[in-house]
Amino acid sequence: MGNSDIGTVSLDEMEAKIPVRPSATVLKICPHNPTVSCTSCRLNELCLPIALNKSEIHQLDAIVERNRPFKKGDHLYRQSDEFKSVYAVRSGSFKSYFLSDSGQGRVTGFYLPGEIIGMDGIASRSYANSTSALEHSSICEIPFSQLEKLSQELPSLQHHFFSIMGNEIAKDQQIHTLLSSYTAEERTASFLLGLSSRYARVSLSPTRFLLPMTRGDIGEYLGLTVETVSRIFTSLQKKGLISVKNREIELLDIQSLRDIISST
Amino acid sequence: MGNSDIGTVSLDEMEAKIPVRPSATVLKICPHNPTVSCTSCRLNELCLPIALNKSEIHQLDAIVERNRPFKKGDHLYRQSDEFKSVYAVRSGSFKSYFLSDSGQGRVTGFYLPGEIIGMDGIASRSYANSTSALEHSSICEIPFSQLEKLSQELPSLQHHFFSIMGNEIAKDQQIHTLLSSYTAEERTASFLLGLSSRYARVSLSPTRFLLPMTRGDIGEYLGLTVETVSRIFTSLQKKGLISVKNREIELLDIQSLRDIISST
DNA sequence: CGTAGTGTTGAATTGAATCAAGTGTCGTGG
DNA sequence: CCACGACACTTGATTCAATTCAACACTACG
Repeated sequence: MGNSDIGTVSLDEMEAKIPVRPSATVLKICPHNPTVSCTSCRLNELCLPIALNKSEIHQLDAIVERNRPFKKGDHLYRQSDEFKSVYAVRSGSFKSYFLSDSGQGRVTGFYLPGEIIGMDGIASRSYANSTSALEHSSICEIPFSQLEKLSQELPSLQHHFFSIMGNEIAKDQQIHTLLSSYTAEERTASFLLGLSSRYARVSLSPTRFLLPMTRGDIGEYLGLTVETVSRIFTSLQKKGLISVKNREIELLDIQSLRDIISST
Repeated sequence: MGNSDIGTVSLDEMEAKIPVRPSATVLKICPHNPTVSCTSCRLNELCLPIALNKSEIHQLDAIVERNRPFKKGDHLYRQSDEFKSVYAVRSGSFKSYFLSDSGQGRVTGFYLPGEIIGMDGIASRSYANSTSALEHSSICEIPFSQLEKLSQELPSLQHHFFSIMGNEIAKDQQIHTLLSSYTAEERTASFLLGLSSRYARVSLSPTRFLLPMTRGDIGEYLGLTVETVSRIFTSLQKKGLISVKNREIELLDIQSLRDIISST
């Protein structure tokens, strides 16, 4: 695996396995340590505190509950649990999935650090999905009734939360387009590019990263089978656009990946 | 066409073409007349004013702009226009669609009376889709900055708007599941049932209604071709589950339609 | 009345699913 | 530390649902 600056969002694992090179120190270490406040969290530029001033951040800080870390497979909540909170990913990653009556599951989303989970429960007061950790992860829990109350006092928090929800809506509509008209190869390329820019957002490499999810998870998310995802990975590798070794992905030719999509 | 209480959301057209029977008077007449205030609008139980008291509704009323009616094909806004307002459908119906660089369009949503359009622009400050009227329609425009300001003063308005956005998110995730795992027949059945309950919400018949959109629009929305949509309609009719005559749909066996979906 | 847009139906094609048979990887407990 | 078992992943052959291509009918509107 070498001493490269390969990206992973599970920072403790990263430190354990991969020597941190000087160039990687742009990432301030953010352990699962639950005592890190919003003020000192390295994600405060992406997460809820954005656009808040110091004293406002302290008010937000006061309502955030920093839970114990989640192990791989642990559930944040389950489908039809009573809605109580939204969650900000601090480290690691999560997947949301919907289980139909017949027991068949479909992944509806993946969540990386700085992203907000659970907004699907706001309207019906119960979660529409189950959400579980894909790896060792940590979370900030934000009780929604308190977030509402605080938004009443802090206009910029209200504005920002409207914005976060609007972003989720825009993102979901993009996926609608993707699922309704893209081929398997286009979906996969789009997925990899999407991950790439989300990793970049948290100062990890946009060209080399570890997939926290299985091929099966990706398939469920993109509306494809495991076999198809595997085949597309192999074929993109043969074309020299990516390099795949198990969960380790390297994007070798981002422009060509983009071209795959815009050929639609 | 007869004197039945067949549903259509275009009330002026309905009055023009179809004699209103006594049983249809549950629908208060809501013409495109732009002077109707939120207080007297028949949709105020579904739309933004829900959960507001009299004086609060008047405050909301003051910021709503009631535009002239839209003709079929008229655009509410176009992709990448500057985001300024969200819109509540008063009568008629709209479709949103995303145009890719290569000119291919995909329908991302249909909007019926009482539903809110334009929330995809909140985060990026520009609309991600174009939205046009499917028939003669009217709209209430709500300038977003004023909605934010008012939400700051009226906790129940803030709460309700969070709820509307959360609902949109939950709905979009359902469509994600639908597109990623349902067959053409399941998608179509689900679409018809969805329309049915949305018509019921505005006190129109849940079993007989006119489709405001073309087969092509439905196909783009469901990720199918026109031909497939047409074939599924024909086959559902042959099975006796629905009756189709041009844009006129009657759901004959709702339970069997539900069974199609839950067989997944 | 003509024409553009909308819808239907059939036949051929194809992209991805399914079925099947493997190999590779990881975590656990002996 | 190694062996075991459970998952995760890959690759090939076959099938099938939906698309594509094509021809035509209907409708609605200026």
